Amino acid sequence: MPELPEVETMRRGVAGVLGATIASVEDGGCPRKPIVVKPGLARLRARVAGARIERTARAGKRIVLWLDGGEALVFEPRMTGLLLVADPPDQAYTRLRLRLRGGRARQLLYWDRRGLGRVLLYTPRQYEAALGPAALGPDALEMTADAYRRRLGRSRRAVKVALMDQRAVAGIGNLYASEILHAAGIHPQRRCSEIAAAEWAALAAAAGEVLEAAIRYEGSTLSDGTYRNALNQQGGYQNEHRVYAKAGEPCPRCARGVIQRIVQAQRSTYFCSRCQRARRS
DNA sequence: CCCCAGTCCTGCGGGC
DNA sequence: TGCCCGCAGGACTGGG
Repeated sequence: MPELPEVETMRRGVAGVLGATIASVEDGGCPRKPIVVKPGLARLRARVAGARIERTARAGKRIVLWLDGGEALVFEPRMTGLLLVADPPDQAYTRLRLRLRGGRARQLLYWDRRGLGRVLLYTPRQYEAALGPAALGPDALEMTADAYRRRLGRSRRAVKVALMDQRAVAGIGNLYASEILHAAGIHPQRRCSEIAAAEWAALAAAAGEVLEAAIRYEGSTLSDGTYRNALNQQGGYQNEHRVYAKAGEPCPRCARGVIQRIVQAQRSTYFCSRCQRARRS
């Protein structure tokens, strides 16, 4: 669920860690099965204790803390992970706690209810292999119409599935893929190779508008209430969704279509069959 | 190259 | 009321 807007909101929300020194790394106390921590909690602790956080970044759906030793501490929230500087929604799922000194923030928590997320410490070389340009496409906020056409235009895959391919473009997940295609007026099952240049332009514009609006609203907190910003506050973009999880409702774009739900690559896709046509007319 | 099913995990809501 | 089952979907893997 955390996609580009939610992860970017988390990154901005933890700006108080900048310049801080990591005083300690502790297990969060979650009694469940431990999350994946590489290269293991003990080694990670030994390598980051005393390091200074010089820069925060976002790599697609991951948050990166660049340390003064050149290493990258990467948080990968996957489905239910959160990065918090405030107290968590439920203390029971705090997986990792960093105590900080010398910055504005005094702690940084990694919280994860389902525990599918991971925390990784990379050397620059490891970072390049895992999150460099060969592994991760350009950020969705940087993509132009030409970039979409060049990177996706020869593929025969369905455009919605291709949009979620992080090697093609980084940051778009299931929820925003449906919202972007609806805003662009493109049917999710269209093959990339059959999409015209003007439609790639519409897609690029729609992606920028949807993702930037979602960032302004600080992301989408769905009905399960899991997603929170770094201060444990809900996002607001769920109230702006046009199609996601709205099967059977009238289309807010054309007012006459009805939102459909289909499954693509084992994930729910929502679209309006009237204003997102299966073939260009 | 692409597709599909399965895996990791927990909580929730629908159906009976 | 309570139980079971399916669903949620990010990243990855193995088989075709």
